[in-house]
Amino acid sequence: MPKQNTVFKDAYNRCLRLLVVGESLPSEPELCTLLGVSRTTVRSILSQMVEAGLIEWNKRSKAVQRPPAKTDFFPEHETNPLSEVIERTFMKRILMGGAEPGLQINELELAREIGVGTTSVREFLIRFSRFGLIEKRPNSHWVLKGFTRQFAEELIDVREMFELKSAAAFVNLPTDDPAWTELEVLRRAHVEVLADIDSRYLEFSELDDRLHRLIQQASGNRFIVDFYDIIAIVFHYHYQWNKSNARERNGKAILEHLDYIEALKTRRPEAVEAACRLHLLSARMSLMQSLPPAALAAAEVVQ
Amino acid sequence: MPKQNTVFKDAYNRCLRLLVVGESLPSEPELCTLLGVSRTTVRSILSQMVEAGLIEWNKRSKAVQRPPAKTDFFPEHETNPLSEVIERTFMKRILMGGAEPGLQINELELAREIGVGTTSVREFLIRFSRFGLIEKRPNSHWVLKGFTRQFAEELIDVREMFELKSAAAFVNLPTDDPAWTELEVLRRAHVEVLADIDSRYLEFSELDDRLHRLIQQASGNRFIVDFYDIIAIVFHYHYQWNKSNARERNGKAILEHLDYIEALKTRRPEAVEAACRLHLLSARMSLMQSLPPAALAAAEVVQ
DNA sequence: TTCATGTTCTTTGTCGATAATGTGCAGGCC
DNA sequence: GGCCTGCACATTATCGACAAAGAACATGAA
Repeated sequence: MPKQNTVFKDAYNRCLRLLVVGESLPSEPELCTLLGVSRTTVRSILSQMVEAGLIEWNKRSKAVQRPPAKTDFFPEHETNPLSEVIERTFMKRILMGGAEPGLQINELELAREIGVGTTSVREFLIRFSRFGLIEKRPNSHWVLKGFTRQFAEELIDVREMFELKSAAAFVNLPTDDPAWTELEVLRRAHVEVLADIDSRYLEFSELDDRLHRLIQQASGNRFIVDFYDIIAIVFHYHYQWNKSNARERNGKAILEHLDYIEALKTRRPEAVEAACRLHLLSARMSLMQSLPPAALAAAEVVQ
Repeated sequence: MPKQNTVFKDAYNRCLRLLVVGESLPSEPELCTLLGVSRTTVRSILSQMVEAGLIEWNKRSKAVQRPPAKTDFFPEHETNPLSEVIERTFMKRILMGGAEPGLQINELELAREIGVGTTSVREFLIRFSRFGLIEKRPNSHWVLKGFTRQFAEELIDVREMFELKSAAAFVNLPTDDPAWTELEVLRRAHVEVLADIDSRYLEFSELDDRLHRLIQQASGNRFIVDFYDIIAIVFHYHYQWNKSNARERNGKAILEHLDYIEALKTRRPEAVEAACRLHLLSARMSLMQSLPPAALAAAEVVQ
């Protein structure tokens, strides 16, 4: 099978939600922007909908015949791009189960295990290698460097450098920069989640991602912005399988974020730096605490 | 053609230089370490040498029959790994000839132009994307962001952050760390090249690379060390096609390096920071001066 | 004129196949 | 016992093929 038609299936599912009986679907180009796909894909969707009896399609008219049933939707797992499937499987393996540093990773085995071709796995590994967790031995296997305390420390050290720089740049943004509006939007979102923290603490991850990305962007430096991808993916997967103390941890972090945001709004560099350092230190602590203790890490160094 | 046999050809050429008439080649495992390839490849080389009448091979004895002639060597271009060929062609195109930001890059066209399969090009682009010069539009083409002044500035900003951090870490290395020995070796190499600067100024690139890598390594941070790859590749290709003022530029830089090295040897943080800043500033200047003027860069922003 | 559709063509993402290269094991020489 | 060779096997690097997705252009309706 050459290409998965996940783009088609996902867009089809989203298009189903646009159906309103009695009305007509918008024009093809309009559907393109709405669904974020090309016209070719839109037309495939329309054809498929005709076959399913969902619409009647004649040139400009695309009259909706019946509301979509549950069975009209493609199962969700069929809509995930292959690259994401591979990423998830892989991350699960190395951040969860026994993945010790020095482990050899072989493309063929991984491919067989996930049930995809070697090319896809290979390309994933190349893309993933920029995160510093694996390394290639040319003409041979990949080596896992491991998500160790050492790794976490190196990651966080750079993060701190970059975030401090970005935060300092943030206060110098012109007053009419959209970032200020977005910052206020984010502040409110924080307040809302905080008000109902017991049931909504899991939403913190998303707020965290948005706030930090907004700040990194102020640096105007692509390397700083791109580096945040590494942090994001590591934190994302790590905490996804490591939910101990999540409620307290997130509650505390939201308060820190609010302080941080307030500090940014004062535009006083010292206040910003203080709030930033405080929050970063606490993020460092909670990541380090959730990792296996140093004794193990020491043993790893030997290999 | 599945795999190029560049590994074989390159190792064969290098092995030819080991031939001494009347003697026997060392054991297979020994040749492996000598040539840096597997035993399978070594055995292919030996077989080929037998066919060429260069040696007689019987179990442990590999008696050399005649010295290698020029015609025994594979032409050099056949020994370049495919990935390097692609890299060179690509860099030539984007750092030299009219490669404006926003340019669409398509895999198929590149592949045809270089005369390789799309997979190889694709993998190269994925690897290369970490340098921040190109960006992928999924299911569609790549976009060239361009080697602009903006790019150079972002690159150098991060470089300065990292180098200052690394240099600071360097002075704290234990006295018996091998880096100190290597630093001395490098110092002497600098002095030697300087003594004959008029004819050897081109050797500066290599010294530069070695010195800065040595320093970055002191940071003990893989992200800092890895980042140097970006700097190295950009400087490497850029100055390779931009040799104006190379003699003066390099002469000046060598003097700065020597100051920098001396400062490191004093282990005085302030001295190191001063020398480091001085050198980085001058590196920044010369890179920026060799780029097209800001007027052009401004026009690029519009697109 | 402007925008939507019909049609055709190009390019991407993924696979399987295959030579090059690497790796492991059994037996043999010192 | 320790290293070397012979041999069989596993994995990687690369290609070509092909369906999915995108892009270009001519034609036609408002």
